[in-house]
Amino acid sequence: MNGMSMNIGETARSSGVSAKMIRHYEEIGLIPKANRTDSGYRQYNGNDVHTLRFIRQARNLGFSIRQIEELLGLWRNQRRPSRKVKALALAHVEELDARIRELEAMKQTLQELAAHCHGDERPECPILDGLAAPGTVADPGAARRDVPRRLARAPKRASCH
Amino acid sequence: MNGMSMNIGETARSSGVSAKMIRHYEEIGLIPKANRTDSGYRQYNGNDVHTLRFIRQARNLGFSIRQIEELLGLWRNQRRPSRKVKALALAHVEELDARIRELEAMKQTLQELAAHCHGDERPECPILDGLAAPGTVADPGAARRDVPRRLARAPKRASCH
DNA sequence: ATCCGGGTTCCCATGATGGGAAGGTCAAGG
DNA sequence: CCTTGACCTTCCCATCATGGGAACCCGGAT
Repeated sequence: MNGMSMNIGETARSSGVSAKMIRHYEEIGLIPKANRTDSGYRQYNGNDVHTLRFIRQARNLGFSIRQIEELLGLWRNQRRPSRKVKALALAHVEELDARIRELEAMKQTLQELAAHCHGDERPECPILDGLAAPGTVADPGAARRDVPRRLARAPKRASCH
Repeated sequence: MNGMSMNIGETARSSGVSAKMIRHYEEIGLIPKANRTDSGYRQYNGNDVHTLRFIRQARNLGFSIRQIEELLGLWRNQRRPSRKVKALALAHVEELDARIRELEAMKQTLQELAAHCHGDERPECPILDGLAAPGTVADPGAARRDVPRRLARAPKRASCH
């Protein structure tokens, strides 16, 4: 079953990428259009599974589809300078770091507010007061944008074969 | 201009919430439907601005709209137990923490891969190798979901008056 | 021939947000 | 009085990666 040609379902199972996403990746041009059987079924081989695993791992590291396009290009190019790959990776580390800092700031503020709240049956609450007061919460302002979202829903593991 | 009744533009400016989002919040029922002038213009007062500031600050702390609905309910209820507010806040801290841990894990993995990459003109690259190898990247798996996304685009500061 | 587990396409939803078009309103100035 | 420009209105579309589901077609085993 793994030797040569398989349908999208098995490909999904052995790559860990859902069939839905495989079709999607094809549609947006991240992977080339699959060959079809006479009846229109997409056919894949071990090579395709390899590529899809690469994509999945990159997604798990938080790379966006755009970034993965670049990574795939470098991966396939035997003459790439590893410099470029490293630059891409470190740039992404920066993005992750920016997001982490932002979340840390939120957590920090929220914990400070919560620390002053009795948390009992009385209605007085510094947390609500803080939210209502202007200027309590720092404005995440700039220095953000561009970090790929993801991580919203679990990829719903395809139980990787 | 601030004394009584203002249009959506000024309300946006003084609350820091864009006119677009004010309409959106009304549509999804987060805030009540605004009164209209004869010609259909929405009218707001200082109270509404206060509420919108509350919402904006909660968003800046990463609360989702759903969570803000609850916070608003507690804020308006003079007989709330502060216990409930604190519980909400601490639950959100948990979510933030889960996200932070996830991002830290990605960063960690990526840094390890990058540390072994020469980053020169040669094509050998442990980063690409790691992405291609099965099982290099931990699967964020479960323990995620539900944390509100946001932070993707900067709220495009309404230069808060 | 029938059935079931595939496959296919197509449309819709998520969450919070912005962009932009087409058209109505209002106040100030000629 | 009419124009101008800033403002308002609604409506539709896009983002990003992903899943859900309908309606329909295929292929192999009974």
